[in-house]
Amino acid sequence: MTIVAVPAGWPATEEEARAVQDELRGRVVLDEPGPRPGSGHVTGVDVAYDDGLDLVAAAAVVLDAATLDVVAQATAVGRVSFPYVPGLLAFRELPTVRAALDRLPCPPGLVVCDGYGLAHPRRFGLASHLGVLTDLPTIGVAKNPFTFTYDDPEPARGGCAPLLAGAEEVGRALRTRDGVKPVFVSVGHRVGLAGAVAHTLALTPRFRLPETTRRADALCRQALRQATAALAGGPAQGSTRRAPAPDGGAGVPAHGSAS
DNA sequence: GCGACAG
DNA sequence: ATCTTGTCGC
Repeated sequence: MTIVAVPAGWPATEEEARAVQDELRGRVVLDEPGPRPGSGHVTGVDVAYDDGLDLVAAAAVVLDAATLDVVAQATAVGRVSFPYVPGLLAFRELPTVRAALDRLPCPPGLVVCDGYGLAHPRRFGLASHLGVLTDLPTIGVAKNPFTFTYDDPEPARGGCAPLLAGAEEVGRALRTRDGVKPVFVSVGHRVGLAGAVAHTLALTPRFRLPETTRRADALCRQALRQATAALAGGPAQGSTRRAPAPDGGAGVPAHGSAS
């Protein structure tokens, strides 16, 4: 198992990281409507951490946007590249997430991130950051309102209300299931807010969180378990090499896995 | 000045 | 994010 290296020149301090955000945010594209919901690919990305071993595992899971069937998936394991600081999440997750995306055998289409895009103190959350680095269309779907405010949406699925930074709408609080706490949707890159909301609803036929996020969450946790096990018992003799794993924990699921 | 704060 | 038992419900 290879461990993703932190890129050369990656910010080491909060000041440097904020400067990078201020420099890159001008490259965010906000005037494209984005992919049509229900067509092409939709890819979920997520990460899981092992603080003790300083590891982060990332997963990218590609779904068919029409059927929500898994089309492909990939994982990557890296060193944690930045401490957790609210507003600087991207610097902690992006190198490993990008590695997982690079390992996909097909184009990701729209990328759905676990967190924020424009809804960010400097309007450059991890979904926007990932979008600028890859030029892929991205959105952010977060579980918490962060520092933003909102009025409670109507209780039925589809109910939504502006997510506000003062008087500025930076996203939407969107009810994805009847009577459950809303999720917080914001634009990342090359997608409009209406499209981001429509995609989120298309991805939540059964649960509060998008299928993309749920699949990526399950896969990155599995990859982390595998990585911690390998680091604990595997390399005790240096570079013990075993027979190639059936799939290395990544790749396309078995043929005919569709229901 | 102090607290809150995506994951 | 992550630590964690039982518990309620489909």
